[in-house]
Amino acid sequence: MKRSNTQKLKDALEEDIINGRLLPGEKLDHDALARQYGVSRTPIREAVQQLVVSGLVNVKPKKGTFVAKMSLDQLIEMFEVMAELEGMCGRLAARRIQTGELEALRSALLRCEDPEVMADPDDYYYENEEFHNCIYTASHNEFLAAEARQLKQRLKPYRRLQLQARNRVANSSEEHRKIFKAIESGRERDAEQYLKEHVLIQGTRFSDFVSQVKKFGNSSQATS
Amino acid sequence: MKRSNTQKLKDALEEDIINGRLLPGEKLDHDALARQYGVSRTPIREAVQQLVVSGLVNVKPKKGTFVAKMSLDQLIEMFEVMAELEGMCGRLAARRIQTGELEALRSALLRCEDPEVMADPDDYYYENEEFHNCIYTASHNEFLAAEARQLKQRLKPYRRLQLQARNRVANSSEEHRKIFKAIESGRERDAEQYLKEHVLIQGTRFSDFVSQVKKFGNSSQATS
DNA sequence: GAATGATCTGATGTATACATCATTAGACTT
DNA sequence: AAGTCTAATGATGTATACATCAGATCATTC
Repeated sequence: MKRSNTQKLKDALEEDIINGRLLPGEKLDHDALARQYGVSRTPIREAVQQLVVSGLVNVKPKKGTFVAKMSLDQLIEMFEVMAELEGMCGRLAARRIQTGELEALRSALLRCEDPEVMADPDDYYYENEEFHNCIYTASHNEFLAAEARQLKQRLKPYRRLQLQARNRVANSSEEHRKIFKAIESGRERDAEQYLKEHVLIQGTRFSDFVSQVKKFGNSSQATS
Repeated sequence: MKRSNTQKLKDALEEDIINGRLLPGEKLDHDALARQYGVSRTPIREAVQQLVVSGLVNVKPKKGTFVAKMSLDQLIEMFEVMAELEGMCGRLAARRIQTGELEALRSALLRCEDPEVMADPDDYYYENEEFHNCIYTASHNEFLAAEARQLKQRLKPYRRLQLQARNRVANSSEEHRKIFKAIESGRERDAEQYLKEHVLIQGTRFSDFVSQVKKFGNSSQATS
């Protein structure tokens, strides 16, 4: 598949935002980017506009375009929705999961529980994603899975901030086991509930973290 | 607020798609549109690309861009998610609604129950939207409300097809009353459940309708 | 008559020049 | 010195010309 510069730029910028190379609030200067990537303003414009639509970037008219900076309130709202979507995936998965998918999920679970994996945050992060991806697949609702993935992306720039939460890995792993058991035995409500809590705990820890940070004078404002 | 041609075009095309002036599967010819609106290809391109991102339009490389045509399966998936989001709004509204908001909701309910309104599908359609908008507001989660509205938009081109369902208005109105009572008395679970069902009934009727239509040889295919 | 390949066409992508608008900086007036 | 008008700047939006690429068409060859 041949991809245009516009698409490559969009992906590159998205990557940069998600992985924190571009921080929330940072300015995206069209001319500078054009020079940097050796293209004209046109593809830059188009890439940026697409990011605006998907919510990673926003525009202050006549001021410039900036990496979206969410207020704490907005983040909490987003986590609330994320929890619902994940819960829904779990509920559907508990109802619809097929044998092969269940085995894939079990295997992902075991990898999350591997002491070596748990010791390395990056590894755990990756395997954790795998576990959740298995659930998305097992929900047999591609649209839902896509929405969940997209929202997760939008939250990623902020989740980086709280990776180091104390005991989080061990707790998370326990939660995974409960979720797995619920799905395995087809308990839809439990699967939904455990997954919701799993996400909300992250959200809560996260907002604790942010509000702590805020006290230390980072007067970051929302950009609506 | 001064809006660019690109934005106006985006809105115009969106409108045309949502209101059925452009039908799913129809081609969007850049040059033709440029001539039609008396602008160059640039703003057309940008508007169309934004619609692609938001899912109303999709591109077949080197074939052209077309109004998104969803398969029945995709539509069912989307209704499933819509139901969940609406249910969530209801649950949160039952928990968080404030006095003024409750009165607004009551008033919207009464307008939906007005025989004159119920007699006219367009009026009912409008008041129905108002009722649901009140619930969105009362959920006090702007992000959720925005997602719900956006998904509703994406489904609109297809919902037009089933406006005429028998007794739908009367049933819908009854459902509204149940939903209202649940929210009024703070029964979160009931509000959620009733709203989910309210949406799913539409989805079900809708897919009944579509599968009927399909039998008559409209071999419309999904465009992934 | 089928396969191969050259050309044509339509769709797309990109660069660049120019137009517009708002904010800012500065000069001029009072 | 304050206020106001104006020119400069920077960000953005638009038109247009050109470049590219894939698929369709057509012709040539075997």
